[in-house]
Amino acid sequence: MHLPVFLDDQRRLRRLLSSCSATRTLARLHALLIVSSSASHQLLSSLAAAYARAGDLAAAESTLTATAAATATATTTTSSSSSSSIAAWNAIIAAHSRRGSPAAALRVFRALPPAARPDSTTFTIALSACARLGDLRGGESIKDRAYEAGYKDDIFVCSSLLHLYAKWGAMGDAVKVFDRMPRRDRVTWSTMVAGFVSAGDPLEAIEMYRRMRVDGVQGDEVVMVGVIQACAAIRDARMGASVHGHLLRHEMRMDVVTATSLVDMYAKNGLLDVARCVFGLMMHRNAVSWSVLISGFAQNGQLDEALHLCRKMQASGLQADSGALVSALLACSDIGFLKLGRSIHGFILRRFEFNCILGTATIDMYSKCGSLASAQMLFNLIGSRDLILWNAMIACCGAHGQGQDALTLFQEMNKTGTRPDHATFASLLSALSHSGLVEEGKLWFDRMVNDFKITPAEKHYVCLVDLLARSGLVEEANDLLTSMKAEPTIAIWVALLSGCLNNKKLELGESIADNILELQPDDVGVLALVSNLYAAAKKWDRVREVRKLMKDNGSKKVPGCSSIEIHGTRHMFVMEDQSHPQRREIIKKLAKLDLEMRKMGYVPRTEFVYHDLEKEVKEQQLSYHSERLAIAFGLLNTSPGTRLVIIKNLRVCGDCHDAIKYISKITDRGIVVRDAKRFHHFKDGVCSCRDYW
DNA sequence: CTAGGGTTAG
Repeated sequence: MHLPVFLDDQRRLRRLLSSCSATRTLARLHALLIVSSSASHQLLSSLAAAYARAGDLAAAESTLTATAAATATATTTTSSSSSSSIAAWNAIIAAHSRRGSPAAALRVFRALPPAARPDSTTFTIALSACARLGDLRGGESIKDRAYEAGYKDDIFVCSSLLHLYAKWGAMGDAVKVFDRMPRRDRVTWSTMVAGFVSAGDPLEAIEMYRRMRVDGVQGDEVVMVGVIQACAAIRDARMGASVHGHLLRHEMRMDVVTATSLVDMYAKNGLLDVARCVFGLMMHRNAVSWSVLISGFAQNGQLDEALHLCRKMQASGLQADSGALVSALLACSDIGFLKLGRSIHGFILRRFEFNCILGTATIDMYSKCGSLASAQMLFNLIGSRDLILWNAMIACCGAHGQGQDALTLFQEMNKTGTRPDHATFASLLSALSHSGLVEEGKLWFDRMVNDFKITPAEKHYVCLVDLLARSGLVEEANDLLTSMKAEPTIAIWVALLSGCLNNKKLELGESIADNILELQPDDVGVLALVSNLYAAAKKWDRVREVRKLMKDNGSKKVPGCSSIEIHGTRHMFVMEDQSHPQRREIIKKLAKLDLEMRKMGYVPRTEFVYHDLEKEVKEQQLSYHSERLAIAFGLLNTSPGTRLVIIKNLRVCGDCHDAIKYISKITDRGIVVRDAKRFHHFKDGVCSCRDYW
């Protein structure tokens, strides 16, 4: 057999192998080596490494396994031959990990033949595979092996160990390792910075950065991304901007990730113009960059702009990814834009698998746009449900007044083995409260504390106090407050106070109102409630006092504003707006309804009109509240039986609450009103959320 | 052949 001359030249051959990236060529060389019996251990290892680089991991592995078997039978094993084979194994393990299958990487690692002694690289890759998988226990045993093998001070091994701990919430362990490291480079420091950020401790992250500088280590853009995130988290735009300046002065790489984190930081601080500007200067943008900007606008209430950016993102040729879609859905839910939300749902169905995040966002959108049925349908279609998805669906039932359904869901969830958390109970208790299921509410509050060992937080107390106070058990609610370990907060007092107002317990109410004022609330809604209670108790001087507070607080009066979506278009109604084209018809419709309502026993609750006016004028003012205009408009422009969904910027006043119940009964329509704080669902004259203010 | 970085859901 005629063989190429170079088969004898080991050095040339190895160079050839390392430059070859085509699997077919490698296979030919492999065959030649075997046929010519010139396959040395070293050559086969280089060949395996070349297979791994070329992406044929199976070939790489079988080559090495065969080599290892041959070595085991050989009489002599030199240390140099095993060290060259570990390099090939490392190439295989690293390729698995890079390729996105860390589990396969670990499988190969665990099955390493005894002749291949893992080195620093092997342990480093294996630990980072554990970090990807979240396998803390596996990482622990790899760490032990690495330490035994003498890599206790190896900066690569320690950094990947730090990352494993930091990523999975074991910051305590990370700090321990970090403290005893003899040498730390910027990767080590950046791991700690990022770790504290994701552990929700941005101040400690910034402190780490400071210590790094004191240590004389120069940061790079990766470290700075962590610091920028920390600035975003503590809402410190000034510090964020100075980091931005630092990046520019030191000519650090402004890559997509760095720029995106800056956009996010500015957006989270409400500096949307700056965010948009940084975004505009980016050389490359990807789906995440767009998502960050979009959700920035959405979260700052600039919903139209958020939706506009979604369209621009599409137009720029970028596939909207799940992050962008979540932001868009969020914008839809905030303004109750059901039609657009539905079309995004359709888009997801065509292009995506429903994962938990998308599913939760879509369900939440349907919930906030008033479509319980769509939310339920989608929920039933999603196979794998995580905690947050369950929580969203339970909250959705509660918001729509289906307390019993929420409870059923909760029990179903328990059967699947998903453990409820504090948010689950908050949703459940609020659902029970809004449906007036008092006994169940008390029962599950107890079980939360005793069986599930969840320490009740403020929101849980708010729900329970709300539940009791709504159903007239104001004294029992009051007793609950005295049994609390911590001092009741404003929110808790408010729940109790609104119960007092509804149940005409004015004496207790007055003392609670006094308590609230001592805590110096600056929320207009809270002050309005306090003032309403004083008004009900006819304490006019205190009413004036609170009104003055409201003015002094700079809480300028925002006009009430409601919107309703009809045939896919949103229509806005402002209280004092005279310009609507159908204004006359709307007023006529309201007058007609008013007559019928009064026949059924409706009495205008003029105590909700702030100004000192004649009774008739007050009554008229009430009937011009924006939500009523929107409802009348909806009645005029939809066919009988269609549900009306109204979104309002402020709270629905108690009088409108009453009125809507009657209107729902008279017209036999389901009416959903969502205001700044909560959801009200009216059907058959029953309202799921009986707040009277 | 090796370690660190961005968003989004209740």
